[in-house]
Amino acid sequence: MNVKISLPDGSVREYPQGVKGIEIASSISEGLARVALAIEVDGEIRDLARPIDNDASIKILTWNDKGGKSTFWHSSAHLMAEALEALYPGVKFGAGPAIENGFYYDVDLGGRAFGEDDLAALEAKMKEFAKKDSTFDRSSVSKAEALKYFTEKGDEYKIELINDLQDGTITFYKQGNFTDLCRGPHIPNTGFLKAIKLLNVAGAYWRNNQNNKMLTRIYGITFPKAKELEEYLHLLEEAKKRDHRKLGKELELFAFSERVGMGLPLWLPKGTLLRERLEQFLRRAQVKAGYDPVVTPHIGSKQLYVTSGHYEKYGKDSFQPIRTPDEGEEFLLKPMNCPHHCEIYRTKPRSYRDLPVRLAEFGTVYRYEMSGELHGLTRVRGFTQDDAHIFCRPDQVKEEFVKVIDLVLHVFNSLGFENFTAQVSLRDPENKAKYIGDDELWDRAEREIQEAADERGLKTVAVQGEAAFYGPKLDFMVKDAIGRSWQLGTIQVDYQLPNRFELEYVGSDNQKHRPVMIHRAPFGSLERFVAVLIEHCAGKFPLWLSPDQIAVLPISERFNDYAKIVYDKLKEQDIRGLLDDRDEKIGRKIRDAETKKIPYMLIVGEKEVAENKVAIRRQGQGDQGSVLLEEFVNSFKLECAAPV
RNA sequence: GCUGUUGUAGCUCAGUGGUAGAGCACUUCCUUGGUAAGGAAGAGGUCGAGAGUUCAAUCCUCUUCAACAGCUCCA
Repeated sequence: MNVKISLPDGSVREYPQGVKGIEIASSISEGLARVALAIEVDGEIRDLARPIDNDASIKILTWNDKGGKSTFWHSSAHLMAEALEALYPGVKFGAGPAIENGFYYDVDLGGRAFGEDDLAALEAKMKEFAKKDSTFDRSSVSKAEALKYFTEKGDEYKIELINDLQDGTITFYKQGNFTDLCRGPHIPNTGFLKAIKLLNVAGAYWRNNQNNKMLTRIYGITFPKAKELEEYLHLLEEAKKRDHRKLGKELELFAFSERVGMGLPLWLPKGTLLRERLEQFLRRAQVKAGYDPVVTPHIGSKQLYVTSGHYEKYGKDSFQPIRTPDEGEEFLLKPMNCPHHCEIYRTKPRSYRDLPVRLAEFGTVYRYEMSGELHGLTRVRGFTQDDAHIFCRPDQVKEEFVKVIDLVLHVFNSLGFENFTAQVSLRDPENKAKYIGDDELWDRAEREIQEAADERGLKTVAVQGEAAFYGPKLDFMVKDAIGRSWQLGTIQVDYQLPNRFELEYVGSDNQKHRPVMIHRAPFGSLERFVAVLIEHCAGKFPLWLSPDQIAVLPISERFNDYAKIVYDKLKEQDIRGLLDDRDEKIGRKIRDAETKKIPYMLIVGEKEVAENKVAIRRQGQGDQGSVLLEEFVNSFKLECAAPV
């Protein structure tokens, strides 16, 4: 009996029934067999050693395949577990999956301390075991056998996992002296794991539940070649240099002060310049798009948030109300701008002809975030949203939504964010109690969002459980330097708040109708957006945003007067920058300006004074030659225009 | 909030049970230099905060605050 095996190139080969993946690989080429890690059989990744009994289309997976990498890392987690068991007898194991970059294993060390220092010893043990070329052997076990094994071993975590599994589907994998409950698949043997690096240790709740015991999570990464590991570690170092917290300090953009309070950023003059340029850019775009700017206070009566539903949902986990001394009135720091905007909508009767009403505000809001959540400018307790609320008729929802998508895309394109993910954030169908409003409106809102995204050809990823409590969202996710994903732009359809605030408009039928709200913020928050922007451009901002656009550098003090004239002329033209008239050599001044990532350096000495010129040096690009000052101003002006 | 790590000069970091050090930055002087660090001198710290052990604590213990990594959370 033969089976027909289709290969990725479309060819079909016949093999005896029960042929193993590794045998197929060998039959294709010895080279492939040497680097083969796993095999994809009809879309399912399997061990190379598993027999194939039926016709199938297959793909041999190597390090270059995503599935190959994840198999490699998953096997690495098993290797680490083997080493852990050798070093820490009686250790209990939680889960140990492959992740985007590497793997981890959650373990219960029984109260033994495990710090960064212990990583080195564990890593050494792993390397020792890896060299044994132990094979990963798969075996099917009955539920009873599985339970017996782990009961004898005393690993309650695995027992819990097994209890959730169906009898007949349970498999063990064994390499060396280590046996683990595992669905697989695995690479052929531990010898493939040549370059091993354990990265860090952290706590993680068992089954991701805050109420469960906290286990020790050990992160690591492995590669088939030492050189690849080196490159990866180098990449990590480079990424650290782009960290907005580091650059924010170095470039004097923002700071934090313990005395002011954690998570409360202080915007320094240069950072403020940057931020204001961004605001101005969006303000102009929004005027064009028919938004009306409004301003509302930083606090609001508690009653406002009781009405909106925010108090019930977040009241306990918010900054607590501020009380007036005499009357005992309660006010909340505003965590959202929408309730205020609803009240603006209510200031006068609205006709269907007035809609959509688009109210925009750079509104600063304050949210209590748990201390462990705070992170540079990406997660703070006080931040400014580029918020707006669109009040429209139900028949306008999709059109308005699409317009907002266009605005968000315009913002992203203008700032060079190309690698974003459009995430449709839906509610958690398992836990509808977390949300307000009835199913029909939710379904409708979710449908409208998807349709609007499709209309603009956005490739979307739907994620359940990520919706706001009042409605689904379309979130624009961007990764930071270290690969962490952050939500920037967001667009949300909301049928609930108009109900709660009893918003109305008079329709063409002279009857009262309820408008629909769209919440939207293209940047999301200025703080987070600036953080991600810093990391994207590594602190080298586009000219129109750069806090310092030019540095005028006289060759020596003899030319300070001319340099001052040049500097003043540039200032007259609203060109931002500095004059470095320190008593330093030109090399030094250049180095300092380069370090500060100032886009243009204008060097002036004897020749420039004589000809009324400036010598141009571009940051990171070196000497660009000399031009007349007027010429420079003209070309600069063209280049520094903000996108529209 | 939880687990772990860290906290020494403006920044980056050494260091020790006997009240502190480097480099850069800063100030002054010398130098007037043509595309990424010229030279010298000087100033600068309650060693995160509080309590305890000790003859003596920056160092050991406890508490607390903050930062970092991850988890959980995120209107």
